[in-house]
Amino acid sequence: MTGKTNKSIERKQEILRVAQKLFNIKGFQETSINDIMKTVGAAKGVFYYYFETKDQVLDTLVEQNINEIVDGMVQVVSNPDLNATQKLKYMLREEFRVSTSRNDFNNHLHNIKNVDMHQRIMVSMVEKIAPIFSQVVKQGVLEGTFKTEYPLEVCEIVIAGVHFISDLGIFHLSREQYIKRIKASEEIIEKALGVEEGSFNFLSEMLKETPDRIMDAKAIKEHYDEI
Amino acid sequence: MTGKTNKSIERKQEILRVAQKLFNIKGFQETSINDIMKTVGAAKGVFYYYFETKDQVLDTLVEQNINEIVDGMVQVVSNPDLNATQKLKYMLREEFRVSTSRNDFNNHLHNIKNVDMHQRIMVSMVEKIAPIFSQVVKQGVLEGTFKTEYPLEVCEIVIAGVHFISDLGIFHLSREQYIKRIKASEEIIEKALGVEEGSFNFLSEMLKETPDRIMDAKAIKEHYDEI
Amino acid sequence: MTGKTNKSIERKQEILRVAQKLFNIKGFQETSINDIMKTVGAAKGVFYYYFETKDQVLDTLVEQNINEIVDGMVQVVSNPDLNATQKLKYMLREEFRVSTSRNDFNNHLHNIKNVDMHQRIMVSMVEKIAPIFSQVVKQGVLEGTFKTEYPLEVCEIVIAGVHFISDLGIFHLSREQYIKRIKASEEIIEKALGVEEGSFNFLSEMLKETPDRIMDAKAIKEHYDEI
Amino acid sequence: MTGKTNKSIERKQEILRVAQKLFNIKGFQETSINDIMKTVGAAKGVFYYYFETKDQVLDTLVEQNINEIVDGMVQVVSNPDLNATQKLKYMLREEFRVSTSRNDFNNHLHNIKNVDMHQRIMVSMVEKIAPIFSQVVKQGVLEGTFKTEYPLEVCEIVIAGVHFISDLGIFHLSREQYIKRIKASEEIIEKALGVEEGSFNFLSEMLKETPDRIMDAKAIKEHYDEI
DNA sequence: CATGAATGAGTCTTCATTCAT
DNA sequence: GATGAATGAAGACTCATTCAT
Repeated sequence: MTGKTNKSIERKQEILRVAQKLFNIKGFQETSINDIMKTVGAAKGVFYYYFETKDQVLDTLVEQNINEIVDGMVQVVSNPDLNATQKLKYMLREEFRVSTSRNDFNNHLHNIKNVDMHQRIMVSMVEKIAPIFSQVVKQGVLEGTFKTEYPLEVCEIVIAGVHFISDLGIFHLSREQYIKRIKASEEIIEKALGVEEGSFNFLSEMLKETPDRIMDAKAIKEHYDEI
Repeated sequence: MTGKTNKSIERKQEILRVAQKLFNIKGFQETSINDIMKTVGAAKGVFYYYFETKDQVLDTLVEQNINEIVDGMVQVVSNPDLNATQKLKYMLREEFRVSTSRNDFNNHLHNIKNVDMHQRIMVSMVEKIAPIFSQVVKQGVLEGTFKTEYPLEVCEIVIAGVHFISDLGIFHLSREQYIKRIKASEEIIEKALGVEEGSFNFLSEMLKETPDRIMDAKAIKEHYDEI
Repeated sequence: MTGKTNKSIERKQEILRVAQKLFNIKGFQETSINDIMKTVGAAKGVFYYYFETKDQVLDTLVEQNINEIVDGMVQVVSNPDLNATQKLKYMLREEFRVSTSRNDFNNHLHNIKNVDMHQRIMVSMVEKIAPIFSQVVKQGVLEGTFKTEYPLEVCEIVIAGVHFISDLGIFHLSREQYIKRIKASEEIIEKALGVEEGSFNFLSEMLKETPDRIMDAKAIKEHYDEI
Repeated sequence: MTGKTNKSIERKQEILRVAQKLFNIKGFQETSINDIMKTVGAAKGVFYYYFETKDQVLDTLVEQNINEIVDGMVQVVSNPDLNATQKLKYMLREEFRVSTSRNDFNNHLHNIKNVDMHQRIMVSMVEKIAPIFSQVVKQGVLEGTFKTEYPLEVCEIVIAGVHFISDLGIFHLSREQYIKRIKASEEIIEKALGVEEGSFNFLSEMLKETPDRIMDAKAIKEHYDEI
């Protein structure tokens, strides 16, 4: 009775993996537990051994996704050798990386059908990620590099706005539109923090390394339509 | 003769009214057509005489809500006697008014359960309201009062961010938290447009006239729990 | 009170016309009275002024269709100047003509979805057309040109068999298959009546004048799929 | 382990049994899944555990019925020791036996209301049974006992015609009428194959052993009316 | 730990028919 | 004669969840 066997944990992860995949493809509401367990290849009852409700799967999934981001960030934030700007740049880079990778076919968390999951992630972003960012912003204010009266709330607004707007599961953007939105994001971040224009243009720089298939909503849509 | 009787139009509006109310209380998914028509006090078939699907009701509702806002704005925007700042102030004031009135009990469009409607409204906001704002912003840029390289995209981000963050159906905020978020919104708007600090503080001023029951998420929640 | 106005009869015929058209395209079950009256361009209530039930329309339609064939035949049958072979040839020719015209796009009575109507026509065929044919066959037996012990029953079987088999609404035949089935029909008719081989080959001769679009099930199917 | 439990298979068969019974009594369209499952004595959901749609039940039923006939026939057909006439006689006898047994109360597949099932069986007959018959006919042609230019098509027509005409679910025949139609069938089969008159009179011979309750439509009708 | 059969309330939707105006 | 709004029973189908084995 060590609590959970290895096999047991794997089983649970397998269910989560399959659930996430199906939620992305068909949406949460449209995915039945039957669908999940058939894909997993186990009996329906197994599901209820690992989870209590279908909703719990969604919660777990969202939490896992958020934690992945959070975990990476806290390390940076707690590093005493970095100044605010350095930390922020690292964090934004990281988030952007995760964000775009999410648009990738095999991990496309933001399908348009998937309103439920989407909203929960947005909420988690605001509630869990924004405070981390605001901590760094506060540090920057103290260091004299950033300037804002409402660090937390500004982070919340910017994070919510930027994420919603650049979600290729919601908006079917062309590459050009997408780039423009990212550049506007840079502009807003710079202005919100009161830093020099162009300081955060590394985001749009990163886009250049991003393959089309991740950034072009049409390509993504067509991919899913094929399935 | 005119195609639709007065009585008929009223009936349709009555259904819409009831539907909106129930969607707010129970959420879209959780509201059945049965629920709606029982409340209306008519046979289920009547629903399908006026609408083709449950989804159509949602669409109509969202459209009506957005149009209400749009209609008010276009008049202001097309007024040649106003400068960009004047227009923007008017529009923000108006939007804020509609927005908070929406939080009112009898017209509480943004219940947390109501993910579907919520998301559609957010999308409509970005797609329909942002372009109107950006038009005014462009005017301001020409007039030399505003400064931004991406008028449309900046409007999109700010609108999305501010709306999401200040939605009392999603976040259960205390009065203080709410005020802070509104103030941060002001800060961001000012910075995004490159205007002087404090130029748009009329928003938080308006809050002072807003009764608690609309602004305090706890009060709202308790109200619904009573039902 | 002359019973029925001219306008009234026209109205009724219009409804029947539209009903037949829609039954052919969508099938009887799938066509609602709403569909019919919307196409007619009159209020739903009008329908019930002219018919008592939806079923009555089907009955009327089948009867009209059968009567059209019957009327043409009785004239020939009662003509004392013709011998049995002459009569039969004429009748077959006529029936074949009506039959193929039915496969035509605008009068395609035998859509595959239209099981109900189809069966009723088959039954009517056996009950109303077979007796007429058998009368002629009996004449032929007396004249010594035909030979069979069960004139009525043989007519019933042949009519049922030939019609079912050559119904392009049921079977999706290629032109070749269709021709073969018609030729086999000739063979059976000749044998059943005990006449010389080739005596009734005029049926397949008639095919040569029939355009593909009527005879090729694929063309017909594609036509309907476009709608 | 084997995929399906014994009990599970039984359940499925039970549903099929009940469905067939109800379809016969009330017709396919008029039988609801509720009806079926209430009779089975299980929850509605059980139905959908075993079948995907109501239509699938019909398909399964038709297939089962046809296969029963086909299975018996292929054995005879593939027997190299029998000549065509022997095979044909055996097959006809067999089919007649199944056909009349179907008219029996407990297995009355052809109720007049049951247009859908009826048509599907007719189509299956033509598509699955006719080819088997035609194979034997071809053998007979080679052996010099039969004579026809279109073996397959002739089989199709005769099968369709004879079945339709002798279906007591469609036509309410008296015993005399029924016998006449069977005798006419014999005549047509003999003529179609070009064999000596009287060669296939064993069919009407078989009738003599058939009890009235199966052959007399009135008796059958009365039986159902009692229910 | 696993199975998979069973549950049954609940969903949206359809439509022939009626009837007051 | 005509209108078209209203009826409401009935239909097929879904699915999260339970539980005996």
